[in-house]
Amino acid sequence: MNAYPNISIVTSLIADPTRAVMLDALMSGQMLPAGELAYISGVSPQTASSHLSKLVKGNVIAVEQQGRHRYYRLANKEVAELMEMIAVISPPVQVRSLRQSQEMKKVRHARTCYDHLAGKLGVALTQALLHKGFIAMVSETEFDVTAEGMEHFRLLGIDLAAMKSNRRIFAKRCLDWSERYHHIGGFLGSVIARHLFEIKWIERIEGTRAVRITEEGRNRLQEWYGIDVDTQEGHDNLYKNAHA
Amino acid sequence: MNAYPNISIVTSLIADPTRAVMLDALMSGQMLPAGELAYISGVSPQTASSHLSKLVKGNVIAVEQQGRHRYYRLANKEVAELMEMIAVISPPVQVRSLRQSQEMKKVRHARTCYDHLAGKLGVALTQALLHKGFIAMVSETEFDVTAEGMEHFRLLGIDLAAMKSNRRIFAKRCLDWSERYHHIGGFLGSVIARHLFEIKWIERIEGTRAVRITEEGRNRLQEWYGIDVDTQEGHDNLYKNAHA
DNA sequence: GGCACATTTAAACTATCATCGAAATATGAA
DNA sequence: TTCATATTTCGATGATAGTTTAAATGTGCC
Repeated sequence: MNAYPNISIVTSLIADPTRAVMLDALMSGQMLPAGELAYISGVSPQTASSHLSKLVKGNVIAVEQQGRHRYYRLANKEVAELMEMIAVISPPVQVRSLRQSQEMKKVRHARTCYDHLAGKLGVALTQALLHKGFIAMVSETEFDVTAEGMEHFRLLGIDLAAMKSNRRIFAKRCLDWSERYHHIGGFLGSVIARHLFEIKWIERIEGTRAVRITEEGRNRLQEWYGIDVDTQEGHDNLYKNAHA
Repeated sequence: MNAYPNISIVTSLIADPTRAVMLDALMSGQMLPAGELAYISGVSPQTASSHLSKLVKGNVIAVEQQGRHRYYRLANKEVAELMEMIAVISPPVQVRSLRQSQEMKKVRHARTCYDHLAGKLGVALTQALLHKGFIAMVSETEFDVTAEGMEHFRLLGIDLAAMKSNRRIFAKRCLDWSERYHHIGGFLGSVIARHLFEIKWIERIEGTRAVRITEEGRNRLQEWYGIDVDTQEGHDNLYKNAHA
């Protein structure tokens, strides 16, 4: 009857709430051991193991063994893109506890989206780069780095010219599910995020996709981009200038 | 624990095999009544009704009542894009019957993907347009219509200049799950598909996403693009020139 | 080797959900 | 109004799949 690929296999794997939490955690781009994934998703190690083996068999995640630990990660970039896409058309979670509400705020504030930045920070940074003319909207799906932008990123410590000598810099416009604006994805997004971790403007918050903006990062974001960051992650009204 | 949107709601809706078949049928872009969707998915009207109400509540599909019929369609373009994306990373269905195998071949041969063409036909047409220089690959995610292309489409009866007087023609590169090549999506893809139905080069096969290439279409595709189509839908080795 | 830790496998329990029969509602036709 | 068709609602059934307890495997450390 059905000539379509086995959609049900992949979707039913993602559909389970416990597995969704696990995949969410892996969306940070990190590799996590089975035990930690069990803790994060709030199930026993046995249950987690059962879920993980199903996800591996379904090619949604991949394993790498290191000693007695088994580290899990998303199988490929397509899975991450799929997760983000689903998030865009999904209803928000209903908040049940204060703890959860704070968790939520942190994630909406700043997070990684597989290998690039998202949340208020990701969007604000994108808006600032656009406003200052360092990147430009070239189409419905892409940004482009301008000549000034190339110079700007060089000053920041990212030598794009050296990285992709001939090929064009690829900067995808990635729709942000929490902000409903676009942020920078693709190659450029990945490079920026990695660099900001390196120069310690941001750092990971353990066990989630949320990232914390350091004191250094807060000062530099104000200085370079005029972005007002309240370092308290739970705060709502950030980036007053950025959206102007 | 989880600050992510309710991914599980939408995915579990798509995950059910029966609902997946229904959504697949709606991917043709047509509106279908509940009874027909029940027939296509091979369940009783009661069961179908139950599924459809869930899909509506979950904002995956929408209803429009006309007399005693209730016509269902996909809720929006995002859902169609999501379905295609899932198809790309999903394993192919295992063929159980000759009937299913033929169905499969038809769909792989030529089908609509929400509002544009896909399958061997969609890919071959795209390749031909590229080869003749009517469209160009401008980035990892987009095609662009060349000056010659504008003239070509005008001759074919599609006056792109009149449609989008100032704005750029948007042609997304859409990855084809059956061919593993890109075909033309976005605005251009939609316009082309609609026009080919209008001038009767192609016509719908009832109850599926598959489309049939008419005798007229076969001749014209050969004449305009050098595409060799065997009108027998089940045939495998088509488009000898197109992939050259 | 012996012990601790990380993870998986097996078996039993339980709950959710798709499915169908029966009956109800609603629309159109005669 | 009466009948036929299209669809939905209700109630009962049955299968699938997540969960847990218990036991097994595998890896590092002393």
